[in-house]
Amino acid sequence: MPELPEVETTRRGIADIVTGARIEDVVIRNRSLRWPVPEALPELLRGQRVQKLERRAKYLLFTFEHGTLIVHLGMSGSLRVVTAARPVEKHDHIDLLLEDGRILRYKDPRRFGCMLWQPAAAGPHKLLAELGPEPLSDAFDAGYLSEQLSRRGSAVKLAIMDQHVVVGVGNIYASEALFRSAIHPERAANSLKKREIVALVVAIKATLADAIAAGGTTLRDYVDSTGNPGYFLLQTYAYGRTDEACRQCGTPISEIRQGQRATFFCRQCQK
DNA sequence: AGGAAAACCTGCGTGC
DNA sequence: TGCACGCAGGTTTTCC
Repeated sequence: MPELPEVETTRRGIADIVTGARIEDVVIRNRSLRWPVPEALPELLRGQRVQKLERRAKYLLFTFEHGTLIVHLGMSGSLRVVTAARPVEKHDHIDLLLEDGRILRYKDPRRFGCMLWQPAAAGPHKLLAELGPEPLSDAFDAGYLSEQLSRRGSAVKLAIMDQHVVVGVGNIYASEALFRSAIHPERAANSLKKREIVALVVAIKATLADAIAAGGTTLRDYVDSTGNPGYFLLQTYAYGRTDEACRQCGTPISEIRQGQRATFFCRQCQK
């Protein structure tokens, strides 16, 4: 389920329960995610307390005294707090058993996600080392994006989805942010005018912030189980609306393919 | 070195 | 009903 807003929604949904909690045990039913889940995870985490739960890009970082548990939800992953009575379902690959009897349960049908361990002594993980700035941080501004885009001839949609440029902009929000800033997704990144880049930065921040706010309205569901919150509540302007009327001008929304991913836009509003 | 495509998986909807 | 096909919110790896 994840783009950045979904990951942040997950983090907020479980943070209060997980932070400060002691891990009683870890149950691994299937190790084969994106990379193998460390076999030693139960021994590594048993008896240890989660000091804090943070998000970097689309990664969730569980900090322990002796290292960090790095979790990515891939395309189809979810992380929920459930009671011990809840039956294990298909694709429930990993359980973190908490001291209060509840369980932090990782489900991922497609297994594109990962759960890795990075010892504190080893420094930051390689996966996190080369990521671009957080889109909602001050570091992501027009000056920075201008510099990044100027060196790229690829389509602007591909550029803003590149995690070296800025993290957390996935396929849905890339189309949405380009719609909001009235920029055609196939424009060469280095062809954008300064005012367009300013608009794009504002649009990316607003789109993600709105999505997080929308996700927040259903956060409770994570705790009590049931349902996949947030995501589907979002009203999109472009994404998934092929041939439907543009909400601004009525022109049918176009669908094209860029880098083997679907792109949606209004050929009238976006130039 | 930059950019495009393949690769990793399962599930679901569509069309024959 | 069954089956083949294409597509899905990601990102690393491989191949020009």
